Amino acid sequence: MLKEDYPEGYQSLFAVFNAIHPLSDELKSAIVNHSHVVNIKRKTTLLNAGESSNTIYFIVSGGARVYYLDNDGKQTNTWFLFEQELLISVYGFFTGQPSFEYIETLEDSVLIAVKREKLDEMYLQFMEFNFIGRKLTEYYYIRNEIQANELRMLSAKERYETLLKRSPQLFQRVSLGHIASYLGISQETLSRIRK
Amino acid sequence: MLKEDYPEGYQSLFAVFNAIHPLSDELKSAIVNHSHVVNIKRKTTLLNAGESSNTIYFIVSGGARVYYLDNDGKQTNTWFLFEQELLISVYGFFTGQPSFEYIETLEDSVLIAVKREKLDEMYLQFMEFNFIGRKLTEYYYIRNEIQANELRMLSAKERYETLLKRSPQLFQRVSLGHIASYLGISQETLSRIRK
DNA sequence: TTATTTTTTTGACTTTTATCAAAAGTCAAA
DNA sequence: TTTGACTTTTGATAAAAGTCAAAAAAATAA
Repeated sequence: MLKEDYPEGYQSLFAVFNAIHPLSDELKSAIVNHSHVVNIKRKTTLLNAGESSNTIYFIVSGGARVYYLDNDGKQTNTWFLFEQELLISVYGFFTGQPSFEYIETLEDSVLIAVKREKLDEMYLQFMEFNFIGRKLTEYYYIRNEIQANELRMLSAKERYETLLKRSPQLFQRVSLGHIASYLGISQETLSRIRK
Repeated sequence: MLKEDYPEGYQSLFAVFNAIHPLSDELKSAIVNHSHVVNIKRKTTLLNAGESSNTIYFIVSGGARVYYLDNDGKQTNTWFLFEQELLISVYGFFTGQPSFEYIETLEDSVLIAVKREKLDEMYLQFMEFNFIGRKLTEYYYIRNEIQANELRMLSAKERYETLLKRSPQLFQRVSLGHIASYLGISQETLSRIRK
């Protein structure tokens, strides 16, 4: 199969995976055969709380947020994810338990979707795929850990400044209300901090 | 090699790994040859902030805590780990960056220590070892995620009640001061909550 | 046992951030 | 260019949890 023959979007996914561990042609084919490309409008819910989270998405273009509802029914964002990133509700996908999180697109998006059972098949058939899976899990784990530590260690103002410095583009793509909830502060407090 | 011939402590480690994916004798031997057993007194520092975190420990017996110092020099515990659990500073070990965390034993402990380069060798030599590594990374990731979400979603009192219900034994082995910092509340507030 | 260190509790006060209510600004479409 | 739906800002007040200082209790060592 020629490079150009893989369906649109897969080059981006293969590039990410290949940078971690070389992908054999067999594995590439298996990935194509065990997944499908989907086009999703913005503000579409991909996962509801209570549902089983059995799909992992690779974002070819666009972006999404992961959030949960707190006791008072208020949304709290835990992740914003964009091109070349993986999109799941970690807890639901890894444990198989019903999700407490929601996933919603922030923009019109092109995603590559893989069902968990297909992914598990590939993990068993291609042991080297576990090398990639392990590295990616470590990568997102670290991101999660950094975020969790910042929520602990830093004041509201410091969290805002850290995020602004690290991800200035985020402020172009996501509303301040969403960012406030991601930073664990009320929208009003964020507004005051920004002055 | 007979089962009984593996050095003391490894049966416990093999049992944990084997429950995830069958371990070949070759892999078992490699693990024994690439690690060593260490006896550590309580309150011993295994890792200091600023150092490179290049060792992963399996706890055969005993326990340890992972903590960092905040701006004011106050210790904040992020993990308590005991028998049959893995002990690392996640950020430092996975990124290779200098650690911002400290690791200290809570009790006299027996640990199996593996250097990162030895671990990486085994990951390359035994691709099925990545299956185990991936699953373990997922498992600790989920624990981290649950903890981070509880810090976000729950009030100080709710966090205390959740921990007390889930890990009552923890309160037998760890001081309230340590637990308060783990829960992200001051010792005084924890004391008031407990009344 | 007694002394010493460490841990836990209590009281008074402060700080940070949330909440509620309302005004102002922005954007897109009719 | 006006309507309507969000989004962001502002002001006043409240709640949650922190800080500081000191006492009390418990654990450990001499």
